[in-house]
Amino acid sequence: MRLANLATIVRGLHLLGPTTRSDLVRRTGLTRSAVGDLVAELTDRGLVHEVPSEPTGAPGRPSPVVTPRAETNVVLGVEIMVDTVAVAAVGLGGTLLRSVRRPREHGPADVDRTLDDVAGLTSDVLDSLTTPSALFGVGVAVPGLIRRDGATVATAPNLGWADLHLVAALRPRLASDAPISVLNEADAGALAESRRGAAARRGNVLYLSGEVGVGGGIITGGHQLTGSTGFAGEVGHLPIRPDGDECRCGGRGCFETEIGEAKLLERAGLDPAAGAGAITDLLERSAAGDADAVRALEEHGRWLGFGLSGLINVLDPGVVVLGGLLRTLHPHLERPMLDTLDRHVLADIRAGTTIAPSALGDDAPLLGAAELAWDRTLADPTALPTPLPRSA
Amino acid sequence: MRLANLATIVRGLHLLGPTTRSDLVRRTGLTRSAVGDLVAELTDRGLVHEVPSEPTGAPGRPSPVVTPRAETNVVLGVEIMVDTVAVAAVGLGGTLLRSVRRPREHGPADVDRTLDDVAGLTSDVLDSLTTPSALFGVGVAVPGLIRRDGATVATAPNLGWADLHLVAALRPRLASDAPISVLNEADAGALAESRRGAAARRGNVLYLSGEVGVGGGIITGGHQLTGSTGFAGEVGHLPIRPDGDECRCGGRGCFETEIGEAKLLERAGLDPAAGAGAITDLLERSAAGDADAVRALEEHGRWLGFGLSGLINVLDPGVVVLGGLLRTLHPHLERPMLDTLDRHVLADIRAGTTIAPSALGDDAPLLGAAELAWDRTLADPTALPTPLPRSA
DNA sequence: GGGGTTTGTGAGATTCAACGACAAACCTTC
DNA sequence: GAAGGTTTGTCGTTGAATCTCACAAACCCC
Repeated sequence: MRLANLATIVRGLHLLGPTTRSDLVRRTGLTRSAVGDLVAELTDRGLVHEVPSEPTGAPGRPSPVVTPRAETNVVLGVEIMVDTVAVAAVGLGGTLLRSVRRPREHGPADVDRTLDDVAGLTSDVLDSLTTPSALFGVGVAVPGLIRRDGATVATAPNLGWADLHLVAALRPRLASDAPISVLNEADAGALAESRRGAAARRGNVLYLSGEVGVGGGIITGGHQLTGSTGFAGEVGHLPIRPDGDECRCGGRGCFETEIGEAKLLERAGLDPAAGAGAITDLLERSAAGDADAVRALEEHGRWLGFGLSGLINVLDPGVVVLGGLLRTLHPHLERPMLDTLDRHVLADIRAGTTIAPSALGDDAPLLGAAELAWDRTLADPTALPTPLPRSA
Repeated sequence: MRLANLATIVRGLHLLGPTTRSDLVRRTGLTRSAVGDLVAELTDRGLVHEVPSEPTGAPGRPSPVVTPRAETNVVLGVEIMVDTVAVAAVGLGGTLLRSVRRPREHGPADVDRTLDDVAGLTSDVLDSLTTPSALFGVGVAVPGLIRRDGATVATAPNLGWADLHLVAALRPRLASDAPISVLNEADAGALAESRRGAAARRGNVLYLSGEVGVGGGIITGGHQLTGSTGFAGEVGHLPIRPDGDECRCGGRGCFETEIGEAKLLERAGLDPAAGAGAITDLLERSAAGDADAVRALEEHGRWLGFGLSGLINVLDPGVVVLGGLLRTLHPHLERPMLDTLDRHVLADIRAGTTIAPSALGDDAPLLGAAELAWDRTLADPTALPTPLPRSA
């Protein structure tokens, strides 16, 4: 009971920012005494502090603003991508304190080498924190299928990983007992965007991440949709074209084969394996009026709309956030995409749906990993943090 | 606090059946004293009674079996379909006490006439109950889009209804203050199957209802997926064939146009509008070895698998329950459907997914409506029932 | 019939939030 | 500038609800 009340207060502060004590009373429905008591405990624990409120002009005794202590209470977000590895320290309340991203070599990745890199980055990030802090958890976003345990990577095709207990592999390198949890990269993106990004405060969100493959993160009713085995959200393998290209999943005409980077390049008559640079080039040519480029983007947008239509009819997400490559492409795909949506999405559902590019950009999955790391504390603020590991 | 504990006990009894008091202690984590107190309150309220346990052969004092009182605590489930109207009385614990189904005329339905029929059936059902009972709620399943309020029908194309406040329209005819809630017919099917049918005790379920259209009910993480406006689950309008037939939704190549009743008849070279009788005929011909019939069912099964593949990759439902017409067709479609799933569903997800025909049959939506009606009491067992309305 | 085991019961302890009265801190007004 | 009004924090008390612990009850087996 007390625990639940502590949790709602901390959760509210983390998600909605500093709040006056009297607002907390209104928001929680508790009495002033109860809130006072709970805030006192949180202050003792060092999670929050109270600062005098700005003069507001309203009558009555001013209420102090309960503020999360971001600098001394941190989690780590880790993002392991095909091209880069990134680590961020995020304070309570969602403040990004520090973040580092480092490119790495392509192709099937050596697990040990990658995790050593991660460990190096975490030390860098933690060492650069000026205030002595407590570490509440670590979240790791990986482009692959993560089991429900939040610890094991079932498969990560783009990394060449399979059946890897990532938590067990990472723990010894972090020199910390902080809880580590793993999630899918698109799920992380969805989480971040739904808390602080383009879908802030929305309980139903579909996040589409167009990187090498196409991943999806789904939030319904305020909760991440994990599915029975933890693999839900594989929108990249929604079949939408019976006579389409073969997909690496073994199927044919998957969403991913139609709206992936390679297909866009192919549509423009370019080398499908040319990579991100060629995309930039393509966009410039389109802006310059190149007919092939314009037509390729037009067609790409229609296919994006076609696949999205089904997802929207099934999930009724309210907000669709386009991340990764799709965020870059968004302005160029928007018109044909929306036209197709108007045709295929049921009118009643279409009316309640907006499509927005990611607001957090390339850092969305990284910040989402950090948000996941916060979740344990938000559910139980009495869970103790671990002391900050310091190298040497 | 006490309320929450009462609720978990009642919910457990409703979903899992009669339970000994000592099992309740284990399940809830409360102490024997607390459980004793709570059970006493439920007994006072007439919701449960304790019966001596059967001699079990185990040592120790026998624990009485806490049993929900089905006969004296009831809800009504109502199902409004295109061809029929049905009403059922369901007791606490899920016991079906009485049910009536009555055919009605096809086509755009007169709202008043239909609701008068419903009222007539409810009186019949209630009057036939032998024990004086208390009514805890009414649930109504409708084939259409129901708003989040659980009261308004946004559109029900097959009934010709739009923007109808069904609760307001129904209340005066029921002569009762019992809370009325409305839900989509496929959502009702999913609810029923996930509680007592082919997906019992599963938290992730996709229910597919193939009637005139194709509807979907989705349960994820133990909760019904409603979506931001309440319209989620419209799997019938998942586009899967860019060059497919036009759909009445305005799109093209929707799941529904490929696996609906009409398309199956068309595939067999029959009149698409011939109706259910023609389907029976088709199945007989297929059993007799008619090549056209066999091929039509084969193709139909592949399309069912194609569309399902996407839904499974996105939702990872664990169990897919086929209801309505698809339940009848299931044995004939199974092989081509599964073959297609094996090709298009990611192996890791495929391994955790089973496809089953509805266990509750045509009554699934009806029983699901009753389950929805129970939900309020399961969440708050202190909510008072209304006296049973008796005609004359 | 006695010992062992499991369960229900009842009295006191404990934990927290609700309540009510009062003091503190701000505003407005005369 | 002092008085009155308003809102808020604090403190002691009350009350609800569960937990603890000891004991009695009801079964088994030997």
